[in-house]
Amino acid sequence: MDKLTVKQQRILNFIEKHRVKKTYPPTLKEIGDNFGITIGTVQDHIYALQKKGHLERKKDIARGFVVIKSEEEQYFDKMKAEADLIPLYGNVAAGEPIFANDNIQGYVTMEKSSKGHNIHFALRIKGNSMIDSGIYDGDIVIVRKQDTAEDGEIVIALLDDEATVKTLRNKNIKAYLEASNSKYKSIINKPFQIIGKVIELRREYNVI
Amino acid sequence: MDKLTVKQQRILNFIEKHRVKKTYPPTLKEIGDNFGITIGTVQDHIYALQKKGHLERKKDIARGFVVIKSEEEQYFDKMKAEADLIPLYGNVAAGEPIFANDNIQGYVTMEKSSKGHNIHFALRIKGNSMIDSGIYDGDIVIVRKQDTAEDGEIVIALLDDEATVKTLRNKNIKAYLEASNSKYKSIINKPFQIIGKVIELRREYNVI
DNA sequence: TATTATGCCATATTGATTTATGGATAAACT
DNA sequence: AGTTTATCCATAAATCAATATGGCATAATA
Repeated sequence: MDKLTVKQQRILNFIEKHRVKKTYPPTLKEIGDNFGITIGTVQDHIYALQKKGHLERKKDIARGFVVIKSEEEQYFDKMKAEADLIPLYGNVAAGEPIFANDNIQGYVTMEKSSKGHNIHFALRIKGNSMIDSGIYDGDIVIVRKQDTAEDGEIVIALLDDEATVKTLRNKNIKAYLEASNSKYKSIINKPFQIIGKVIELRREYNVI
Repeated sequence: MDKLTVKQQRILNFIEKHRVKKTYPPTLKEIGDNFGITIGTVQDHIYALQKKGHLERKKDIARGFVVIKSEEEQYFDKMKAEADLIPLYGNVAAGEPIFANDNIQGYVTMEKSSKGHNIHFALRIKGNSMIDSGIYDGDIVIVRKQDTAEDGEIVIALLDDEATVKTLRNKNIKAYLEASNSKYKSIINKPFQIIGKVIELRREYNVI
């Protein structure tokens, strides 16, 4: 990967930008037109870019340019491609469906969800019942959908038709939900259903 | 955007995948070869895709396909494109440079950093001095580089050549750093330098 | 000083790619 | 029953685009 001259770099940038914006790379003529030079001259530049290892070319193939990226760029591209956008749901009142489309407040980027899609979602926390576990009112939790969990894990549970965040207590004969705030009582005698398990917490500080 | 037949959808997918993987769209012949059909047949399919509004075509232009995406897809693409990867630094011992390349533990995706690049970074928290503010050992904070901050904001400060997380107290004549844990003393009489301000907190729960 | 790299032009040829036409069949729809 | 739609085929013409060649000038390099 030898260093490029200003002109060569400009031409390389043009090819890549053209590709991204128009969805296909330019022809030699289009490159020439853009820079006010002839096809022959473009050939020279393309040849230089190839020799320096910044560009690949498919022989006899129209627009057959392949811009070579550095390892770092490739790594970044890969990470971005693997990043998922998961929906952020607002906390709902009792009885309302959680996963309703009009309850989506936005989307949150999340690193590679090794497993399939539609498994994760984000939820904005309301209330202080988990404050002793460092989860505050207004925080966002990222949840992996599952209907079981281990003792001590923080789960989203459906209780009286309302979604709540609690620590699961599974040790004894009977599982129950524990609030992480001494002012709140643990819930023992109500039936509940586990919706998912909290795998990440996010808190946004108001940027002034 | 009429519904597509199975065949039409397959051809549209082929065009898009070809474009992404090879960096340029296929020709009519290449499409035909892939599906074992002739150019004439491909013309028919392309025509149908255009009529149904899923594909645009540049006249007389080799590989001039533009796959039309739904508004949702466009929104997702845009968000992904705007997402930044910022470096995650480990906490360093006194005297060592924080922003050293070999102190990068990984990268974290972050939503649109409205302002330019290189302004944000992430830092893994060590210790419990901020526990009363809900920041725990092992948490990751996302920091915006800046050398001043307001009273009450959580900052990364350089103190005795070591980076620490503290709440800035700016009210009085003299600014000082406050630990959010009653077991720790606030730091009043030492000189410090603000590196940046915490704008987001992330905590990953160990996924079993 | 000879050589190499850069940057430019012009032109002809070959090959790739699109476009245009016409025809055929089966299924779905009016 | 007639019409449209979805699939297919074959072939020729037009033109787009890549390739091949040769030549010129300047600056950097061996």
